[in-house]
Amino acid sequence: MSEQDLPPEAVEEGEKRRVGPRRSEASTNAVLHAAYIELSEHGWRGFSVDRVAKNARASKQTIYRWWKSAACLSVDAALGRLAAVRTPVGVDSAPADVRDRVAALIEPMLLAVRTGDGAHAWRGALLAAADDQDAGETFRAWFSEKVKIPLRHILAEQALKGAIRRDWDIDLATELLFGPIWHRLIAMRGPVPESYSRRLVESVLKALAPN
Amino acid sequence: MSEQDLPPEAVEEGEKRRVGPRRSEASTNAVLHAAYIELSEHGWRGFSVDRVAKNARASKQTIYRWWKSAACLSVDAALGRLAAVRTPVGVDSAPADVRDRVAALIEPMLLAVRTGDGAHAWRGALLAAADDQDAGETFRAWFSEKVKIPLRHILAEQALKGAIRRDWDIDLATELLFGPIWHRLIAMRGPVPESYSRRLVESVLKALAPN
Amino acid sequence: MSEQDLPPEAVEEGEKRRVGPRRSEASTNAVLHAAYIELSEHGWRGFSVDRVAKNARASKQTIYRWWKSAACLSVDAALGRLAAVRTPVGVDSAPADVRDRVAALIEPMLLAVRTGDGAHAWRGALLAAADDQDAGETFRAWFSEKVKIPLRHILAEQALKGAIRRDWDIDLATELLFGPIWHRLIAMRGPVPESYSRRLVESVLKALAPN
Amino acid sequence: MSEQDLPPEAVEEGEKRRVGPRRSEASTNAVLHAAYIELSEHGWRGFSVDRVAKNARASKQTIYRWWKSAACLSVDAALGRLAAVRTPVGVDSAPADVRDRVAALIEPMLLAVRTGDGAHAWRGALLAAADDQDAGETFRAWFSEKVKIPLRHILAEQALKGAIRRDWDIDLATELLFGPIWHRLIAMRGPVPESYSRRLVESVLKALAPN
DNA sequence: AGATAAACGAGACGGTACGTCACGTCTTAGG
DNA sequence: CCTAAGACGTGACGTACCGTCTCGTTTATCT
Repeated sequence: MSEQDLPPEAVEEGEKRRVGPRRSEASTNAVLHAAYIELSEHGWRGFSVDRVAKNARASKQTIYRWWKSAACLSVDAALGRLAAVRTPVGVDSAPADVRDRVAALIEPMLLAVRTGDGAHAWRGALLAAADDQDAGETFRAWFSEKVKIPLRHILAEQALKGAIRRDWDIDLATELLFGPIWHRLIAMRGPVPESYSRRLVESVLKALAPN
Repeated sequence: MSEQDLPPEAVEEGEKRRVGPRRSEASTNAVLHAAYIELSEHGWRGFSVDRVAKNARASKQTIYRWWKSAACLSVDAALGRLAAVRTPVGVDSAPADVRDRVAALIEPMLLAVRTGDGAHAWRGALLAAADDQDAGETFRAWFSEKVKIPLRHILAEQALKGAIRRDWDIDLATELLFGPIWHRLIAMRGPVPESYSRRLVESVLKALAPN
Repeated sequence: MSEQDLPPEAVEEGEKRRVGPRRSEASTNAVLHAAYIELSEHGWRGFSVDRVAKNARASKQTIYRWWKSAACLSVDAALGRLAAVRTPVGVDSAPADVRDRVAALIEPMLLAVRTGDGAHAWRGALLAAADDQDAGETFRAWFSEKVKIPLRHILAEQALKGAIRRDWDIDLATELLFGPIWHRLIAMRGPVPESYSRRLVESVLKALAPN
Repeated sequence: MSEQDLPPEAVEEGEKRRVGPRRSEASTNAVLHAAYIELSEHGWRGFSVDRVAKNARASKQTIYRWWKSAACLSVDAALGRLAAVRTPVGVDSAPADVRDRVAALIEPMLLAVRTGDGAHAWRGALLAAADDQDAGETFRAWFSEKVKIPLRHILAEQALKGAIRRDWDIDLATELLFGPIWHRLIAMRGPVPESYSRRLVESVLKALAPN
């Protein structure tokens, strides 16, 4: 529950007790931080593992030992930043307004994107996830766990109450909720104002309303 | 009116009559075609101008002479494919159903994406547009002309008739309409069935309905 | 006799009367001048026909029409400069001292090399002549006519007078006379002082002396 | 004492113990060999680092890591060939005839030039040394060590014995000795017969004789 | 005077090579 | 056995030149 999400490679359960030193936490953090900076400064296509290694004072060997590819590293670096700002309030038990509960699903990312170079870095990471098979799966796993499943719970509950149409589709719902963010952020390079979250959630819920 | 959109460089009106050879149309087409194939086979990060040049039997100098960067070439290559399937019926004068008129804005891309390697190629081109400043502007210019402005006309008309809420926002509207496609296509790598268009348009119009 | 040496292409005798404009003298001169500058600024390996064309405001076509290669152009450009400073006094009839007559064979080049960027330009031209078959023949033809044959006359005369050994060898003689210049100029990049000519000639004549 | 001359980079004394792999000897040799072949086949202006890399199965990066430029590589490749044929007998202590001792200074190069494609390769290397600042210095350093200094010893000794003039000049002497070779080899592209060495040395010594 | 033809400037073209950067793998020495 | 350092073969980058070609203009001679 309080287990670290990243790096997931470090917690492979079948791992028999090994001799010698374990994975260096300092090195891992330095690499992730350098990768985040690299993404925000050079974008996805300009992302250089050499540069990350140099800036993190790590060897390339170390990077390739723990991450499958530059894309996986990029996604890890960005998702790691979300851990801090995640879900200040319990998602699945709170009796709060449905609007707030849905908004809580997108808020962490919107927040991350508004801080510092977040927009550039996140754009890079999402491009990496789109461009690369493995990184895409990491991203989709995260997305499923943190967005899709919680949203399904919320919507199922609302459907029972008759607040949304009975033939609701979780795919279309997530697309309506998340797609616009991506479009604005990635393609249009536009700002994401504070009010955006509220209006977006309202629109999505309306689209899903009965009749 | 029936003027070609690409290459835009060829129709600069201010260009005084030049001496010497003109831009080779054969070469241009070969490069665009090879770039499209390259995108679909190697994605955006794996896109190699060397390979495009070799496959198009063109020189790299020729490519860089007419396109600012690999990203610009990628976007051109993908957008060029849309020209063929565009707007079989007049968009702004047809008295057709509003659903059909909105659907006509997204259909060309959905169609392009469903044919052959379209999904891979388009994914690459959109990543290029997101990754690169110049390519992004080309894409956004196309998007504005072909999607945003027509949609604005349609929605303004609907607003007058009271069919959509009075405080409609063109940005949110385009995001709701286009974002989900992108999300499904690019991030989720999912298929885009025939029925998708209808359900998406319906949802968007519902989200924009009054009250 | 007073016929121009350059461009030799212009005086092909078999040329039947042609229609249209003749070779442009202005263009020829501009190209030769630009080539000379180019050699002195970029050396032989850095010699660029494109740059010569641009600086001479000539088209590359024009250059390739009149010169077989960059090397031939380089040699022409350097040899052309010698025409001006050549042999103010008749070589083969003057009753002057033999030392002066031999010195007169090397003086023009030494002079050319001491003026302005002459050393750099000449180095380039000689490298071109050494590197390229055709340019080498042009150079060797010039060398034979301007140095070897006159030297042979002088030495034959001296041999008759008993001033040099009877089994003198024109090849060794030219090599002893010209090689040191080249060595100093090209390989050692050293200066060629005023006194050099006299000491060199003296040494060569001594090497050829009887016994 | 028996230390290798090339690569000089490998023996920098100030180099503190480094971590990581060392310079690959196999790669170095392959590159030098390929460069020698390249010179003999394409001359100096046609020298292609790409081709050398390909033929040596080495990367261009590796070449540029250890050599400053194509010219430096060329000079190294040619000089490396001399190491094998050098000075079978001690130069400065042998009581041999002065003619033989002087001849020994030029023999290695003459020998190298007569074997296989030696003439072409050496021509290329000498042009490289003439064309390029850095390569020229490498060549001149070699020349000074292997030719000029030994010659100075010999001549000083001869001067003491009164066999050559008292005001002998080491520069003029080396030029008289080496220049003719270069002239014949490089500029005239002529052969260098066995007897050449003897006649050349004799001429030079005669030029330096007293009176 | 008009037609013909050659030379010219400009510059696009398919190529080759440049020198640099990045990839992912491998080698060494140190902790 | 992990780590930093970094050399290695591979290959792409974006630029510069190569020598050929295609334009449209200008100039000289021949009908």
